[in-house]
Amino acid sequence: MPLSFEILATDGEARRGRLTTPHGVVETPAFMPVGTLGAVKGVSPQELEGAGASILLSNLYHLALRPGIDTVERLGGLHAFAGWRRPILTDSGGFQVWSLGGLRKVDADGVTFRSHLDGSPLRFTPEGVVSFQQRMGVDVAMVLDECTSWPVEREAAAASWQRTLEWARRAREAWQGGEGTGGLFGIVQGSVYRDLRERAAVELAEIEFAGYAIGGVSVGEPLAERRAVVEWTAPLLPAERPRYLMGVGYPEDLLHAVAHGVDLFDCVLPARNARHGVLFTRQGTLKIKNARFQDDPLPLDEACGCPACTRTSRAFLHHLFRCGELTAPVLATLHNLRFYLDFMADIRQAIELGALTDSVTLARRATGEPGAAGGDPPAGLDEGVLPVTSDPR
RNA sequence: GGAGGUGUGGCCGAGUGGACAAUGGCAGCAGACUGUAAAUCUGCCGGGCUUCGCCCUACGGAGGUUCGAAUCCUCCCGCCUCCA
Repeated sequence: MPLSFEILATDGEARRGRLTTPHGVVETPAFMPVGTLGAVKGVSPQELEGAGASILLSNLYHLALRPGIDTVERLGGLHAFAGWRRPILTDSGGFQVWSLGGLRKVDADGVTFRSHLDGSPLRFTPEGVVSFQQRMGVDVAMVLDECTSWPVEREAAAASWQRTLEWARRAREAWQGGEGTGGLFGIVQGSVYRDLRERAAVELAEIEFAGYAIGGVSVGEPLAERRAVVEWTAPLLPAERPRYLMGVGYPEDLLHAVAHGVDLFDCVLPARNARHGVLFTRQGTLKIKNARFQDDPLPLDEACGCPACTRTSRAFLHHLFRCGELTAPVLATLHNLRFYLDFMADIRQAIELGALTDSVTLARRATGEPGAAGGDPPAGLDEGVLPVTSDPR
């Protein structure tokens, strides 16, 4: 398969890898910013590169509705269309099976969506989804899966997995290999049931994919369940292929998953939270719209090199948000993505040094615990910060 | 000078006898967000308390009618429009 993955170093279960794709190299563990419609909301491709993104995630369902696969293909593929020169991974629409739960019908052969835009029908089959993604010329395509909701009865989860597995076989069958074609990833489901997850991982591993993803998490399950799913599943996926934890998550989640052998991540959180005024820093999250930042002269994060941090203050970001300026979510998004991407770079370095598992600094930084950056925390920071430490149950 | 209209909580603006501490929106104060139907959504938003309830103060001001008034009457004040 013209997608190669090599492991450069390990540290416990953690892997420092390199994924080579038709559009370039992705150093792993890596975080993929989410650009559902071809762009991260509010950010230009150049800016995204500047923040350090090496691979962009986009979404087949959304692009198929607008502008349509034909259009993307006619305009030279997704890279040319979107002006993004580095690798692209597209999600298959499997997540929309869950997130648009009221607008689709799943049958043995595929999924029929009713467009969330105008109600028109859109039919996805395992083969069709592979074809759509190949026509757009993406580097990594995802198989069509059924992202199970949570909670779900064990029987339903098992039946759903049977279907997703069958779809995976069909998708693999439909995949057209060759030069410059990128690769196809399979997706494990099985909800929060250990034996289902383990069986699913083993069954999926029997099919040769360019990479293997853990799906079906971040759908409302408690933190402990999500962690457990990663711990059960990741070790059973082929060690020589990249492992991708879909839709996760908070920095703490990423660190945990890397420590259990996961290589790739994507999540809307840094971008969405940025638009909503919640900023990640080495000292915890800042709800920059809160009144207490109106006179705060410090940068968002003194150790950050993003456009906002290098030139402006918390007070300025607060002001921009308060005034509804477009620049506010733009700068905030660049900052949060930079934070995530820097965090991943530090994780990679820690693995190379064999220092991941006992890196107190990284752990603190993941949770936003004061002291992570080595200095005294600036005034006016959240104390508890990341909600991941408390089980929402 | 004459005629008509209007004055409501920080702002705009509903309400025209009881279900009104008073619809909405904005502003303000917080919270949520995990393979993006999200520049979204939720809560609070006169004061106090023993806060699934009670008390106080409030719909320009003063007085009155009424069991009961933001709502009706009288006078006063401010603003708007038209006619002189």
